[in-house]
Amino acid sequence: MRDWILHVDLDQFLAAVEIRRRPELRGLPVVVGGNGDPTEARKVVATASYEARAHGVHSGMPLRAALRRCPDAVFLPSDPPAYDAASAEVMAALRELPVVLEVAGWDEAYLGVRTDDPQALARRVRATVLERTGLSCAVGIGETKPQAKLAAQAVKPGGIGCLTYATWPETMHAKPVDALVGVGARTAARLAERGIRTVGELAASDHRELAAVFGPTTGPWLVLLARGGGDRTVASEPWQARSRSRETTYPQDLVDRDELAAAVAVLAEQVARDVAADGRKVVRVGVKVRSSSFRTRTKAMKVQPTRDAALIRGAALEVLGRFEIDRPVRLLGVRAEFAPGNDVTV
DNA sequence: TCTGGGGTCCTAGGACCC
DNA sequence: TCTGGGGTCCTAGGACCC
Repeated sequence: MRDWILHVDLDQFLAAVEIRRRPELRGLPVVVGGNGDPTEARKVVATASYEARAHGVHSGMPLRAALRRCPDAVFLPSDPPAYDAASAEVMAALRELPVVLEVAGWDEAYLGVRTDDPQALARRVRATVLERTGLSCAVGIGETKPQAKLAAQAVKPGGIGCLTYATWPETMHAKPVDALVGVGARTAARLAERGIRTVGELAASDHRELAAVFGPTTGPWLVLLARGGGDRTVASEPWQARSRSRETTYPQDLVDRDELAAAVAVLAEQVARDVAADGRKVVRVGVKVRSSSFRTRTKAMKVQPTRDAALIRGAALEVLGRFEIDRPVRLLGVRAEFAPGNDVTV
């Protein structure tokens, strides 16, 4: 018997949930995002079905662009409560299996398992999720979380893949560094400046040199990641959020100070409601301002632990007052941070 | 096509104290 | 009269993920 990590990755999750409740959509290009109106400005695609992706539609793309690329697509509004519920169904199905479950998002989970036959267990995971929820997923098998996640990604949609320390070099070394989860475009560019372009080159790098460039934690972590290492703990304890936030990109830029203050007050009230629902106390309140030029600034202040809506709103307005606003504002955000540790009260 | 929303974690610099 | 360092707290920004 050996320990393995399985990564469960639901296929086109939001679109799949919509198709499940409206089976007549099966086989059609479906695009989920915004209010479901593809002509709406400043809204983007949350998820596209595979049929829509075939037309070049992908997450993060403006809805208007998606409409241009795929005029025949069915555009649906995003429905977070429905995705919460569907996700809970999937996680409940997974909990029935002999696994330790760590929820990693609406459409992702890690399973800690001890077995001689991880392939058989992976097949059982797929079958159970499909049978209980009607939803399809890919399953990746690995010795670390990054291995399991990459294994799942490689076989989407719907497959079962395996990646281990033994198969890592042949599978990963020739790939570009941004194939690693945690290495994005910026880090890839900084690595390229140093002649490091592939996972194999990063794996062979000196962690001390990278520490000097990327910092004492990030530098060595990048090398570890390139060697197939990484987190291998699967925690079943419920996740304690570090923060709650609300932000809005407005259909038209805001310019007037009173208008900005009113908008921040609305966001702060929403955050306060979320915080109250969590039963937690806030120790820091922050505000985000994105100008029409897309420059984004944040400011925050420490507060005495509170869950009082008026105090949270007051703090947000005080922080807003510290911004020099010299351009129209396209986005405002309010964020509340919780005290570290378990401060949950009734 | 001008570029969403909700998160996490890390880094760096200044203040302040010993 | 000038000069150290270390440690911690606070803040702003950035990178990344789904």
